[in-house]
Amino acid sequence: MAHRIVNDDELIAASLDLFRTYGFDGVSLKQLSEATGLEKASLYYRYPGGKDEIVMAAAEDVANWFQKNIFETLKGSSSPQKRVEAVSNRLREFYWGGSKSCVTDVLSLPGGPDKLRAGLKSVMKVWIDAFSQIARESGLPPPLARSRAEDVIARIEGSLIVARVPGDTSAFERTLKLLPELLTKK
Amino acid sequence: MAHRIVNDDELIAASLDLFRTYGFDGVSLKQLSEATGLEKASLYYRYPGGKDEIVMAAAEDVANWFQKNIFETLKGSSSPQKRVEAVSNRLREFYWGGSKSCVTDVLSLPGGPDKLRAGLKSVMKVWIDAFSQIARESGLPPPLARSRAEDVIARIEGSLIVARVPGDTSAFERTLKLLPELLTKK
DNA sequence: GTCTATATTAAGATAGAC
DNA sequence: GTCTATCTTAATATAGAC
Repeated sequence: MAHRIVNDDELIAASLDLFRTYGFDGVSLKQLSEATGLEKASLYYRYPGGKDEIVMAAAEDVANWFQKNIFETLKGSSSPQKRVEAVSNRLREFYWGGSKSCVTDVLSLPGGPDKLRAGLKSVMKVWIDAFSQIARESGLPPPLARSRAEDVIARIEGSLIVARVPGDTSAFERTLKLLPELLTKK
Repeated sequence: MAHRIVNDDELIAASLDLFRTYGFDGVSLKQLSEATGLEKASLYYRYPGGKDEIVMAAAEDVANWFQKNIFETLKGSSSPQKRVEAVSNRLREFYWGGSKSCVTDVLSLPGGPDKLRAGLKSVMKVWIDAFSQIARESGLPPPLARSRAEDVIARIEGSLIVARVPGDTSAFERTLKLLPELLTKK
């Protein structure tokens, strides 16, 4: 094959797309090679740790995306309701309207380095805290704010499973539409 | 190793426990051999189709369990509320109080035979229909009953992810407690 | 019906040419 | 920095003894 030049962003984006679809154990270096256009040896040159290191880079990418698009948006200066609406739209993009599985779900299965699950756990905890915080800002008492945050995230994740298995994205769409109400109203 | 006699029920139960934890791609015949106490060749004797056939048997087991414990219970003669309470308790057992991942989630990833995903899809559709039906019985208008059924199942599945990733089963427990209300009240 | 032993294929990983 | 070629290990799958 002719030499291909692929920058890190493209490489990790293509890898993430594989991992979020097939899970860590479902992705081989051959698939990564075909998806990125780089031979296996070249992948090892860039990521000496192999599949483990590539999946960690992909997971960091997701963590950074959440930081920028979810957590920072929630700290904005507009009304809580407006901020949650913005977050809802970012989530719709991230999950391609429900047609992409949840990374936190698929990559949290055993398989791959322990650091991977530790990272996902950390992202989800921050996510719960962030939703909980905006619910408190909206006047919900702290214990209710927290359980509401957990329930909303559960519903997002679960509706993505409903989207994947029976193949119906309407539950996901309903959840996103209702997000502002669920997080800011008693 | 000395000859082991393992009946089909034990064999499939042990296999299911592996598959629901690690996913299809995460389970090897070596693991199945160790978990069941049978050598690989013996597994092939019983299930000539190998891993594909074993996972299908495990999935059928799950489908039968849902039929008996969820769908039939929902058709009982007590009040809708009582029936949903009973279902809630069966679900708590099936998921070990939230410490076991959702089979529908873990096994619906690509990997394994297409029949596997087709079967899970079918179970989930029947599940949605069954919850939808009991919501209608309780007086909810059909369109609302259906979306409520989908949302409740999404919340169950999602709360199992919250149980697995940050390791907190409280969202799952809340969902089960609330199940009768969510399915029978406007 | 289960075993040991082995064949076959694919995966992860490295060496060395360019 | 990417390639081809190869090594090593592990997975699926089968043959044949008991």
